[in-house]
Amino acid sequence: MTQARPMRADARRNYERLLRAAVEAFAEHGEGASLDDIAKRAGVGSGTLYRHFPTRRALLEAAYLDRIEALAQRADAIARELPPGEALVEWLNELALGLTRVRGLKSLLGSAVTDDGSAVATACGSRLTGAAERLVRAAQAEGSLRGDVEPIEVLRLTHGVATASELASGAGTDVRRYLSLLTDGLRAAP
Amino acid sequence: MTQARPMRADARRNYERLLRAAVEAFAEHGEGASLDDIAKRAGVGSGTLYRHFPTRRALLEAAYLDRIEALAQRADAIARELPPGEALVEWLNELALGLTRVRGLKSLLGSAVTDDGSAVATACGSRLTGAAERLVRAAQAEGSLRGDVEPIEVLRLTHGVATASELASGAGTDVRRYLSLLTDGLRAAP
DNA sequence: ACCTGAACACCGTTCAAGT
DNA sequence: ACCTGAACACCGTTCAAGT
Repeated sequence: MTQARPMRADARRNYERLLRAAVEAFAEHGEGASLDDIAKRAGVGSGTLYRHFPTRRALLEAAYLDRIEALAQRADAIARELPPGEALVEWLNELALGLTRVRGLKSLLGSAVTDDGSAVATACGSRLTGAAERLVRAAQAEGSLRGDVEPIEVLRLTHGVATASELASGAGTDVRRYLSLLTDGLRAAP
Repeated sequence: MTQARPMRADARRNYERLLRAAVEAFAEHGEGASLDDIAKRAGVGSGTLYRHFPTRRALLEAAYLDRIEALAQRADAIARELPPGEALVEWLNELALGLTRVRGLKSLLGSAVTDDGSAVATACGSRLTGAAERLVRAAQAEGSLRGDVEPIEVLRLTHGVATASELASGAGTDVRRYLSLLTDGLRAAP
């Protein structure tokens, strides 16, 4: 997965500058931030950006890798602290909050749980679906979650809940409330 | 609300040409369709498009007005046929299906139920919120819907459900299923 | 091997000139 | 009063030239 040969020193430096600039720009302007502006912030030519990150999504994914990783690890931590049903709900809450707070993160999850033709199994996508898989299966085994929902569906619905609460002004307060409606529905028998 | 003086004949003709071209273009390319292309299709200068529709949203709204109207009327028709709780669920199903099938319609509803600073009460927005208002209140009076949800919240959540099911390949089949999870949650006591 | 930045194509928006 | 289309600003993407 990692490149065979290490990067040349200047390439590595540009790569990291681009990543830092991207994190800043995405935070300021959302996932639509100007790529040209990101290259300028990083002090590199626009061609260099394309060399390292051939698509916007590749850059977005690289910029948010650590956040995704942290969310996945939270799943495991929570699973050790709470019984399965509560663990799932708690993790979904943290996930949904993250999706509304960190601009661009929601669209990243979106493309990770899409199954259109492309269906590029992104690194961050498989990390999150893996985490969801464990929590969902455990809750189903315990009987606190209906058995006919797939982990990826739970992620899609959480994405939807985050979208819905973004439409309200105080997105932070509504997300818990909207998510509880979803989890109430998920608990019910099919 | 309607203009004081009637439009000049050529203006009226251009207006309608633009509208037809917009319906076509939005259907083909989604809400992001090129405005310049729409003007070209209609055979008018780009400035004329801006004269009639100062923003993309204005054009989008005008293009979908009849669809919105039809959805609102369906709400009343269903309300006469079914008991309140079932009527709400049935209408939300038709709404969600419309949101996934008609490209651009979802974003239109989205801006109608957003309460950010702008909060322009669009014509189509108030039409849909009015319809939702009646169905929601009736279901709550009957006791088949929890009393602490607002009509606009139900619309936001339906928007979210449509978003979630768009992430699945066969959006049409998933939307009923995802919506039923939501309505299960909405039935539960608070 | 990698970087730079000019060049190209495309889009939204404005506005002077025309009828 | 309304229309046209050139002009401008901006953005993504490619690629020849440079180190």
